Amino acid sequence: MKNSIDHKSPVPLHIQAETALRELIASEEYRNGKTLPNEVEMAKMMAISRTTLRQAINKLVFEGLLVRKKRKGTTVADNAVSSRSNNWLSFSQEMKLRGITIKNFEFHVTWVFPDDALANFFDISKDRQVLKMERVRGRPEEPFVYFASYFHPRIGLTGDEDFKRPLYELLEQDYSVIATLSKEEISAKGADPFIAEKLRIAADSPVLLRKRFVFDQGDRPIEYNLGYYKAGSFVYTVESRRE
Amino acid sequence: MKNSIDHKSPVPLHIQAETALRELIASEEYRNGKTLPNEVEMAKMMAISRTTLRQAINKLVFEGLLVRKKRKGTTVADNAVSSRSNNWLSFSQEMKLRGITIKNFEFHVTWVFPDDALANFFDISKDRQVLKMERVRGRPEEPFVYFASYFHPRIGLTGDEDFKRPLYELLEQDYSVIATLSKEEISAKGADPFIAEKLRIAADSPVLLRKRFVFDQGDRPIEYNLGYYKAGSFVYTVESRRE
DNA sequence: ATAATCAATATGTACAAACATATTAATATT
DNA sequence: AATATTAATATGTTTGTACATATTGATTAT
Repeated sequence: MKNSIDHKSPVPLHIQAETALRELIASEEYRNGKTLPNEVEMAKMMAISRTTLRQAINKLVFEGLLVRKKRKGTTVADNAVSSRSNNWLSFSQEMKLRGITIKNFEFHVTWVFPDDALANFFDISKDRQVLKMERVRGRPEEPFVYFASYFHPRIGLTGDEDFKRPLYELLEQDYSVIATLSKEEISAKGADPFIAEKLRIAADSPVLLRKRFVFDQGDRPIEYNLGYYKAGSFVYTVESRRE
Repeated sequence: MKNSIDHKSPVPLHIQAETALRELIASEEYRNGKTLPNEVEMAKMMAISRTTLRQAINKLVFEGLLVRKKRKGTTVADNAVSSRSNNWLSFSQEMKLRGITIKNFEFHVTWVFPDDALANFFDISKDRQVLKMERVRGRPEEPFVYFASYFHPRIGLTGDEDFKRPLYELLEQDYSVIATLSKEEISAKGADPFIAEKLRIAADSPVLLRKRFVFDQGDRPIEYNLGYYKAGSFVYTVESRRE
């Protein structure tokens, strides 16, 4: 990385520093526990003040990507992929943040009739078809999550949309649907044969099941999402404070 | 709030400022959209530098509690009291709510040396002993959760306390320790032989692992809690709202 | 009256300079 | 050899200062 900072650029130095750090984080060596250069040195390398550098580091520490230790230095957090409850990062963003490149394969879109639970959640009759989207993500030889999403017919999705775009961007820009509320249920269970096959694991292996009920501004249901994560590949983090 | 900052206190000024701001945020007027005093003024009021004040504000902005606007000023975010619905119910309360009656059996208290992770979290050296409390809950013939709790030596627990009382009540009333912040990590994994035996299930059966890091008002670590739930016996629910 | 200009005001960015503190590692002391 | 002291080194805290930038509101020119 050395001197990736451009003092003439209109983008703020601490933002540039942040970006540079994100690249470092993505790199193999630093993700394996190697402590990054100390602040004074780094600041010198980047030719910015320590205060400015610290501004960048702080942000990443807050995001949980970096960990500081008194005399030891700063290192990349070793957590697996985690999700912060409060921020609304999309899946792809979350991953990019950590420098993990993942592919979307086994992408599949169909129309299906809802079961009781889904019809109930969407508040529609069981003969109304809904769009179902299935995805397997990870590296093809080592997938780590299987998603099944169902979208409320009210939205008007046809199934021909460009699903390579971030989902919530698509909904917001093309359909004026803004996801604002999400209720999640997280539990553990054994993989049934179907899921086991999708994730390339043995049946009954432990998986984390994450159900998401997504609502728009008017608290109307818009999406029902099931995510089956291979054990160990996903840690759900929640922070709560009482007054 | 005016001058709630004590320059002689050992607690850092920006932390004190943060606390003061949290109080402001909690107050009725500011939650109704009133913009708080501008930075220069506030800094003067608190008798700290603007930089230090900004450190505090930044944290709260990161947390999504405050919103800054260029010429307008800083205001409390609409969703401010957001993470409230997050359960600060104690375990027993939670269960009573669900109409489940459970027993506490295999209750066990010991002193142990912390491993790296624990020593690190508690910020103590590895030769400091900590109090460990183990519990199995459920019906004896069908347990559904195994807990292991570790308490920070700073609290002063002796191990002879009446642990039949609700834990947080005991800490609050007898030790003036008030749990305010909790960070949880939820993941799925296969039960190792020890856990499998405790829960009366086969090894490698799926369990939900819930790690809780509990902090007091000053963000000091007070408890580390591991809960292994038999698959299907526990569903973790989270609600989050944006904007 | 409307549009363009300018000033005021808030946050945003950036630096340099100290001193504090915790922890490890080296050294000296018992 | 075990313990206490000290030094080195990293992050942590805090201030003072300066200029940049975006936006609102008032002023001025069309």
